[in-house]
Amino acid sequence: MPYGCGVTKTSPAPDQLRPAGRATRAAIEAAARVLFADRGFEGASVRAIAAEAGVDPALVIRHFGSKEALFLRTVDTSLGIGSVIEGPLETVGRRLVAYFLDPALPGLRKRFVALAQAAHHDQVREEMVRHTAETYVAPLVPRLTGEHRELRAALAVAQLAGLLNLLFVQEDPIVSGADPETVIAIYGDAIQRLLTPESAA
Amino acid sequence: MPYGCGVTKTSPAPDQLRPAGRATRAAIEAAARVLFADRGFEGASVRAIAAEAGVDPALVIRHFGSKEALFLRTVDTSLGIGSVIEGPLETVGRRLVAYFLDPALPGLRKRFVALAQAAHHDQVREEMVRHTAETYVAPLVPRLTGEHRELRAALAVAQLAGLLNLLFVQEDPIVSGADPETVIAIYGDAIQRLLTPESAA
DNA sequence: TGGGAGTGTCAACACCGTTGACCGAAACCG
DNA sequence: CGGTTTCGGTCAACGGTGTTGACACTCCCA
Repeated sequence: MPYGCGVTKTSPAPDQLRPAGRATRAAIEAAARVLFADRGFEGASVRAIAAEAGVDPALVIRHFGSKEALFLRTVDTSLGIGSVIEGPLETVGRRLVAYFLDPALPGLRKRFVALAQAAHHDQVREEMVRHTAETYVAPLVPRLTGEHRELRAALAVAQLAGLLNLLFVQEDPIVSGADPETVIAIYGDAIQRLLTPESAA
Repeated sequence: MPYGCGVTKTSPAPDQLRPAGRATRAAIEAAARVLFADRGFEGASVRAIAAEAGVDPALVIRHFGSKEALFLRTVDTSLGIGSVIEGPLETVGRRLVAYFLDPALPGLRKRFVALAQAAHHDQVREEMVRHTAETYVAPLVPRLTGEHRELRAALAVAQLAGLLNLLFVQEDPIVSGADPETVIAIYGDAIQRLLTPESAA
């Protein structure tokens, strides 16, 4: 086992810090937010984050315990879907797809890629499934009707993730080059049928 | 730029090798196949592969140019879906889902995870989209009817990838714990509707 | 007046992928 | 047959990674 298996001693809780500590913590978090989003999890090294924050690399680990923990505290695991999901249920499929096809969200692609990359680390993966269950699946379930509501909601989210993977990780030319309205209609309706099968034609 | 950006000098084509070279190449490939499948792309180090093959780590790079190239030559990017896709089109959705839910394929999960991990490296990613387009999408397209045939086939594959990600990478407890027949019915039919929308109820 | 706790610095560890220098043996060729 | 090129392999090293231990300094509190 290479790293991080022992109990590493982290800084105390942020609410009992001295001003100096709080400032450098904030600087490190800010630098990490920028570099993780820009270069992905593997591409942003602890040393680069420390340099960006004007700080010794060891301090990064001292304060946050590990690179993985820093990533978890830093990166916004939510992708801003919350407001989309809360909208009218009958059109949520198309609206979800349209949201991610909107080219006016340039940072979104990089954020998703960073998350997908980091998903291969245990702590990050666990946080992601927790977050997905809590903020995507859970609010959907009580609004559904019929059988297997939780399973259908989870599968709908998985289907959406499949599109994001194709778009952002694979950068598939077929879908990227296709007419956005067509993709929204076809794939959005497919997601919609998982959520509200009775409303399908 | 860290590695592999220059033109690295690789061994000559395998068909004009001396017997010794051919043997060690085979040993390295065999060791790589085992370790990549077992530990994933990042988890299997060049040094570990070399040790498993009883060979100097430098030889691995000498023969294959880079770890990424070794991965490409080694790992079977196909997941065995070919025969499933070639079956009757009217039931391909459920059969695809059923294929990946079959617990009798223990190596499949690890192979997929290794591929997903390595997908963040450029050469591997390009080979994957090429392979996907060639062996999954292409044979499907001519059998479809209606509009946007290529796009629908690509989206169906993306939807399937979404399930694999949920199952194998995220290891989501909801889907893993659900009744396989239910998942096959719900998600399989959803994929089927992308491919043959006119045959839906 | 201590003493601990928070904060920061530095060098080092063990690992990673990769490369350059060098050597022996085999193959080709005049 | 001798010479030269190529191939196969070994070794040490480079620059990079995340992380840790030893140490010094400063602040606050008993």
